[in-house]
Amino acid sequence: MTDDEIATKDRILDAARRAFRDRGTAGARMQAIADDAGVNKALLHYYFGTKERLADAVFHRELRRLIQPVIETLGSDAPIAAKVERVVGLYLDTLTEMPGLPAYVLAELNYHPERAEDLVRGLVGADARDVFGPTLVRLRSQIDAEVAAGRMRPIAPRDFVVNLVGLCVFPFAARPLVQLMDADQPFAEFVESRRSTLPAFILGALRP
Amino acid sequence: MTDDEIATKDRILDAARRAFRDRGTAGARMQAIADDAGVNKALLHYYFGTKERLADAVFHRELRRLIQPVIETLGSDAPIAAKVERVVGLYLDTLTEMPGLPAYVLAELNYHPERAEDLVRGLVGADARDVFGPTLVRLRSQIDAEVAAGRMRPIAPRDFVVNLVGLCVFPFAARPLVQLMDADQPFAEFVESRRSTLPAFILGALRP
DNA sequence: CGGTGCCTTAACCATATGGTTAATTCCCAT
DNA sequence: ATGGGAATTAACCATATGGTTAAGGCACCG
Repeated sequence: MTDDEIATKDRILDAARRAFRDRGTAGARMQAIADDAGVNKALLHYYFGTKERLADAVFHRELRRLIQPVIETLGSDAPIAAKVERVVGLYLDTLTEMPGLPAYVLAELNYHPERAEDLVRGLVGADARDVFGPTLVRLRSQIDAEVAAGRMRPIAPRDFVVNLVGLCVFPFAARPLVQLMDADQPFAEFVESRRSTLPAFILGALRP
Repeated sequence: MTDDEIATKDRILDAARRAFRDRGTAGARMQAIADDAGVNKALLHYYFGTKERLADAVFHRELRRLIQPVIETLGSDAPIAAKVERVVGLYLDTLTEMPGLPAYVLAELNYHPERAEDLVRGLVGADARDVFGPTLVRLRSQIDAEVAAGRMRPIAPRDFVVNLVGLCVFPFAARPLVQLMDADQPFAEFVESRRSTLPAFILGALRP
C-alpha cells in the first residue's frame, strides 16, 4: 500500500466519520462524503465497495475507540480508585474532541446489534466473552478483596462498569438537553467540573 | 375530529413510532409506515404533510415521554430519597417496554439539536428555562437544606439530574454491549436488579 | 335525496441516491 | 522511453423514495 493510497483512504474515512457521526449512517450521503474528502464518488466504491461496508469500517473504528481504552484500563493492576479516575479522564478527553460520537455509536449499535459482537470479537480475534470476561473477572476479584477488607461496598462488576461508563458518556449523548438545563454555564465548563466530581461521586457511592 | 380520524391518525403514529425507533428518522420509509398502519402512503401526507413533520410529531411525543415524568417527579415536594427511588422505578418500567427509545431519542437529539428547545418550550408553552428552571431551583434548595443539616454531600442540581437519569437510561441505550458483557444473565434480570441497587448507589454517593 | 365535507385510494411524478463502467492519468520497474 | 498495473475520474444507470393529484367513498345534515 503506497503512502498516497493510505492518505486517500484516510481522507475518505475521515470524511465518512464526520458524515456518519453528524447525520447517522442512513442519513449520510456518499456524494457528500466524496466531496468532503475531495475525491470522486466512484472512489468510495473502489475502496469500500458499498455504503454498508464503508459504514461498517467507520463504526468499527469508532466503537473501538470508545471501549478499547476502558477495557484496557479496567483490566490493569491499578487500584480501583485510580482506574475510576483514569477512565473518567480518558472519556472526558476523548469525548470533548467529538461530542457527537456517543449518540452515533449508541444509535448504530441499536439498529445493528449484530455489529457489536462482530467488533468485540475483532478486538482480540476470539469469542466475545474473551474481551469482557477477563476484565470483569479481574474487577470482581479486586472488588471482593476491597469488600473483604471493609474498604468498599459490594457491587457487581458489570454494574460497576455500566455505572462508570454511563456517568461519563451520557452527558455527551444528551448534550443538547444538558445545555438547555443551564444555559449560563457552557457545556465545556460543565464537563470540566465533572473531571473531579465524577470520581468523587462514584468512589463515594462505593464507600462501605 | 371523528373517532375514526383519531383511530387512523393514531395507527399511523404508532407505526411511525415503531419505524423511527427501529431504523431512525432517515432510515425509516414512508411506504413501510403506511403498510404497517394498513393505509395508503398518501394518507400520511394528508395528515402530516411531510416526512419531516411526521418525524417531528413522533420525536416530540417520545422525548416528552422520556423527560416529562422526571421533571414532574423531581419538581415535587417529596424528599430526595423518595424522588430518586421513584425516578429509577419510572425509567425502568418505561424503558423495559421500549428499550430502543433512548438510542433513538439521543441520536435524533444530536442530529437536530434545535428540536430540543422547540419541545421543551412546548412542554409548558413558554421559554426553555421555565421547564428545567423551577425544578432545578426546587432541587437546589432541597439539596442545600440537606447539606446544611449534615445529611448530604453537596452536588450541583444539574449534576444530580444528569447522573440520576444517565444511570437509568444508559444501560438501555447501550443494551447490545451490556448484554455482551454477561451473556449468562438476561438483560431483564440485570435491569430488575438495578431497581434497588441504583437508588442505593446514588444515595450512597450523596452520603456526607 | 342531494350535497357537502372529510377520509382514502390508485396512479403518477421528479429527483436523489447508491452503484457501475469504461476511459484516463499517474507511477514505477524494466 | 515504455508497458503495465493501480489510482482516479466523468458520465451513466436503475431504482427507491418522498411527494402530488385527481377521483372515489362514506357519513352526516338539510
